[in-house]
Amino acid sequence: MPSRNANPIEQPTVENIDLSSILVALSEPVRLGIVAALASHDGDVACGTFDLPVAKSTSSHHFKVLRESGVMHQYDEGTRRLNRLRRADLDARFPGLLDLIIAEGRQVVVPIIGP
Amino acid sequence: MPSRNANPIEQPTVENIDLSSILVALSEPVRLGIVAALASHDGDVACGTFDLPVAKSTSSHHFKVLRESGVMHQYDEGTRRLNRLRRADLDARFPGLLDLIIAEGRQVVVPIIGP
DNA sequence: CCTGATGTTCGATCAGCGTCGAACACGATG
DNA sequence: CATCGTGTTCGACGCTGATCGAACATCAGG
Repeated sequence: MPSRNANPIEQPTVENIDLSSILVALSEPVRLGIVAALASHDGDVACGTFDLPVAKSTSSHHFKVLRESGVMHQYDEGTRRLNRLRRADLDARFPGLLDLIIAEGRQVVVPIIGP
Repeated sequence: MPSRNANPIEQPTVENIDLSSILVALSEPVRLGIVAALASHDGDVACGTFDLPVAKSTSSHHFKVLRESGVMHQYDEGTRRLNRLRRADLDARFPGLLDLIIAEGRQVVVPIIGP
């Protein structure tokens, strides 16, 4: 549940994104797959739309790590939580990194169900 | 001890370097520091020359991970084992990645003792 | 040949992280 | 108001990885 008032969605500002956190976040196969899938998809994608090989709670954990490391931005829309890659921010901070991830991360197939 | 005949120094060929292994290798603070220190130093550096905050055996483990992931090349010289960044290989495989690591990894201060 | 320097290897330990199910929270829908 | 769909949170569990000390291997030098 996108808890509105309860737990605010926290994410680092652009200048506060640090590489170590990014590396830790992306060194996990599931998370790398999420990023690659999200990158090769137009528009924002809800958490549940990813076909991940883990339980819901685990999935939620991974999204949290990705958000807090600054890889993606999350916002609530009704009952769903949408994800958006922080392309501009990442490119500004670490030029070329995202492209490498995307290019290589496609090997990890993470289907996205529906639109 | 650089065991010559016993345990051959194994490392991936250029085309066999994969990003996931690199990310895993560099997501560890000590290893990230080693790479940064090695990068900002001219010439090859022996393992013991790094002033690391861990035991010898742990250090040896980290160097092994770095070598097997394809980040660095190792070779024996007398009783010492020298390390060299695989700059060309990494740049060919993942353009820009190493530069990002170096630039950001300097925050992790890892002194190099002596020449 | 003995000694010191340099690393590796081998267990063992310990903390952290990925994992899960169950319970909960919130919005949408009827 | 009741129900369903979507995520989060909370303990608990297990496994992997970082860590260490001790023992060993190799080379260099006296």
